Amino acid sequence: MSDSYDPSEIEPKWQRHWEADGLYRARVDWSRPKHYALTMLPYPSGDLHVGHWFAMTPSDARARYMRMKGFNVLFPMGFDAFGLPAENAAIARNIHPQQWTTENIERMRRQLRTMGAMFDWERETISCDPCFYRWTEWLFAKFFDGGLAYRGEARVNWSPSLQTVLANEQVIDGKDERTGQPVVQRQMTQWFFRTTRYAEELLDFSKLDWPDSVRTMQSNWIGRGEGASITFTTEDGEPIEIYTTRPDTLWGATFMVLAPEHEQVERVTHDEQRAAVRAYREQAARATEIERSDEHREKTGVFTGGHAINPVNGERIPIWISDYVMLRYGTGAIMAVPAHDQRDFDLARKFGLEIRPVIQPEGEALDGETMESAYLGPGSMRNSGALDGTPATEARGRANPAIHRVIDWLEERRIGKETIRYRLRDWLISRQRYWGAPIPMLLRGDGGYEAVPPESLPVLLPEGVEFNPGGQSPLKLSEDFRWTTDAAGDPAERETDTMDTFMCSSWYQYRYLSPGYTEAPFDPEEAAYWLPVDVYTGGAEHAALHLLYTRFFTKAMRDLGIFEETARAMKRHGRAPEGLFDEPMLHLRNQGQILGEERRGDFVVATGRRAGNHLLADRIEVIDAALAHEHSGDVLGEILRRTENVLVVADRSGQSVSVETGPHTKIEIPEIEGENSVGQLRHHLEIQRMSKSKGNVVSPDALVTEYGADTVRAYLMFAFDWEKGGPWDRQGMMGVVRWLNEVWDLATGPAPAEAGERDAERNLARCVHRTIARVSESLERFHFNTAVAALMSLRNDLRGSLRKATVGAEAWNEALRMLLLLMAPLVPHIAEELWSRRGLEYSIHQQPWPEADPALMVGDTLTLAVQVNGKRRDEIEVAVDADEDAIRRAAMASPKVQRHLRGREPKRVIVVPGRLVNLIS
RNA sequence: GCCGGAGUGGCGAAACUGGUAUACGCAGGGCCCUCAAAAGGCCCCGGCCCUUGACGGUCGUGUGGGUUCGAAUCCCACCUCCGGCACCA
Repeated sequence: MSDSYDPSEIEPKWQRHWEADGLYRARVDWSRPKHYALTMLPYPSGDLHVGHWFAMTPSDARARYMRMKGFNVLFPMGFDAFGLPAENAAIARNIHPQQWTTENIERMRRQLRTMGAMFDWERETISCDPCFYRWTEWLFAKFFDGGLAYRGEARVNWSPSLQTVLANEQVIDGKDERTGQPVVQRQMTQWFFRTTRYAEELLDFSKLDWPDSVRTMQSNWIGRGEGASITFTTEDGEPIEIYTTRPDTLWGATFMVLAPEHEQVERVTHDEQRAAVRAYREQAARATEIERSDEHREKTGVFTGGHAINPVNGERIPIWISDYVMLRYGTGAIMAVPAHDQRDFDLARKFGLEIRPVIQPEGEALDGETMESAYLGPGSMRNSGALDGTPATEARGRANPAIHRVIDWLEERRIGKETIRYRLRDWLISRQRYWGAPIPMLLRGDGGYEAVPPESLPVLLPEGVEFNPGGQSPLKLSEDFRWTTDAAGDPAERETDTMDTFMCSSWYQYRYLSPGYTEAPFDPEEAAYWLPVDVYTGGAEHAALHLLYTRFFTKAMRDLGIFEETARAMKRHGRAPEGLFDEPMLHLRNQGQILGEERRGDFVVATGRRAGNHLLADRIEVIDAALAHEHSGDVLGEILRRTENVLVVADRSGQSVSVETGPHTKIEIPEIEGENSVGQLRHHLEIQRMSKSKGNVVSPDALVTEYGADTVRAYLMFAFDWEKGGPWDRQGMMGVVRWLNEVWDLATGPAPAEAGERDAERNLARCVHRTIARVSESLERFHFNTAVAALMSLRNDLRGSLRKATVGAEAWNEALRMLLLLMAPLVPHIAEELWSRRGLEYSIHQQPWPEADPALMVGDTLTLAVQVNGKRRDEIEVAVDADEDAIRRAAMASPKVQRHLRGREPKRVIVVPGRLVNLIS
């Protein structure tokens, strides 16, 4: 019983034991409260990263805590297995994406198991599995039938060299991230989901406990704007609709601007301007989105020759086109009010257009001729006919009295109407790729689209296809796949685009409920019990896209009646379904990111031929930086970077010198025996994201081999603020190693033989119960670091009381039992092993969580700080139930207090129960 | 530029809702054990001042103000860093 702690022996043993017992199988049990804990499913990229451990093991600890608190916990795991890397790997290595993905999943599944997490593997789902994507397709078809999916035009990033569409993330500075070839914008017809239909509801977070940052990010993304749409008229009497959030400045509109792509441009343009307009439109079409949105770029634009009538005052104003007006927002046409909009101002100044102020600030006269920038502040309306004098504030929408009055005025005259616009765009879900769920749509001979009927799903990805780097999606080339028949039996063409992988992650939380279910996406009986997700954890990088899409999905599914069966099942079990399908996840917490560890580069002295900031080295030696003064050479300093055979060294002169090595350069690294090479020189690593190319990746597998899973789990929880993350630091690990070793020794060592002293035992129980309270609260709030800290403190208390030998066996055993229970969620293997060695009933993970007893948490006396005029001067010991008067007398009795009072009576005494007493003189 | 979040010892960090700032740990220093090393044990560890030492004093949570008996915490202004958005009419 006294052998030492060996995680490599106990961890696999308990993992096998738990699995064989089905300890973490989550089964519907209406007699117990449920808790659905979900952590974002990983992409099977190959190897598990410390980031996965940092995200998942604390989530696991909390799920385990909830389980011990009496909840029936579902904590599933799966793989988000469709996506581009698999297809790229297929192209690069000529293996099928399925094979690449399957191999990666197998490896990652093994690695995931070493965490010792309570994943219910029988609920595992893999999004590229036909029994999963059948339902992704089914949902698409439902959305189509429900009017939520439609065909629309969109500009996409088209790579002419690859003949394919690229995702935004693949385009850097207008070039293909991988090949460096230019990317152009191309208009294509594709499938969209009507996310905008839910814009207003998506802005409502009242049912959610989500971080503020995510809520504001989503709100900004949706970008609600209150304003008015107003119809202007061309000289030919053709209406042009504009949208503005500043209808109060309508009388200051001195020209109009249309987006270059606006469909009315052609008709508005006069012949003498036609050539200039055409040239401008072509140039705008060629420019990439990034070039167009470069803020520092000077405004450009062209006059069309046409004019429009401003409906509020009948004025005739010129119509321009400019690329700062975008087709996709509003109506793609604006009224330009240069006096009160900086962009309009810039264009007006450049081309000498009139600037007419219509909002007059108090005590200051604006002059369009001399203004240096647009005026955006408050004032009152002027030059605005009947509405002159109306006060204008800086508020947006109807909250601004000027806007409020103008909208009413416009509506009365039927010139315009109040309009709410959103920045949010509909979700483009088409991808011209192979490795995704096929879009289950057929193009009929008559040009109409119909969904593949449910009984014909899934539309399977064809197997024997060829992947060639220059080609289109292999689906387009697969004739067998492409040609089929429609519902009427006539020839039809299959859609060859596949779906965005965000589709899969928008509903996977429902598939976990019943991964093998064949009647529907999920089994209503399971869903009735488990839904909605109670706690969702994952990275903050998904704040805007994934988390918005999955909210949209749930709302759309609700409105399409997909939860109706579930609602009926709920009612049968006495659970009220109202409002339970409005949001997918009630509680969201984001963890931070683990960054690479900072490392000093080797300190070197180099000699050779120097020319300016360049040295052709004959000899490079690694030396101790502290002894640098003993060395001399042409360059002396730390290696900052190394690219192939060129080193960048921070020379003592303060300059960075590039040191080039050749085949004859002699390299000496005292720590490494034998002949040394450039590759062995270590360069400085900054704190930044881990990546293979930077050489700063920390492998969880290696850490588990060296320290054990429990130690890695506990260290990740202890060393960082979970919601913040931070740079990895290998040294800190030792604190956790010592903690677990000492707990091991305490729990396997002999219990005290002597009878205990009452006070000492009482004191130990107080420590235990305070720890229960602290750990519970910490886990409740996702503060894993303080949970570990509290348990380390309890270890210190136990050590102290063992040394003093003042505690009897019974009290000692009880304290240890509590310690193990509190440790169980964080470090499940060692807790189980010690629990078993102490002869307690299997499994520790099925024990109830201990309750802190408030009566045991306080002693007979307590220590109060004594302040004089707010400064701490002494402390006093008083009975727990001492009244204010007694506390005051005790405080006054202190000589230190007397000295600071200098004999005066305090004018006022403030007693904060249990904390301090403050004497004001 | 706009919107979020954060600045606390040498380092990671703690401090519930305004109530003893720096818990817990790392690193560092001193001592003990040991033939020695590893491991381990005990003690010290924010700055400055007074002092042989102790007792003590004083400053101190990015900066400057404010509210309060009392501020890391609340308010105002500013600085820095991180994240997001970015010509959105």
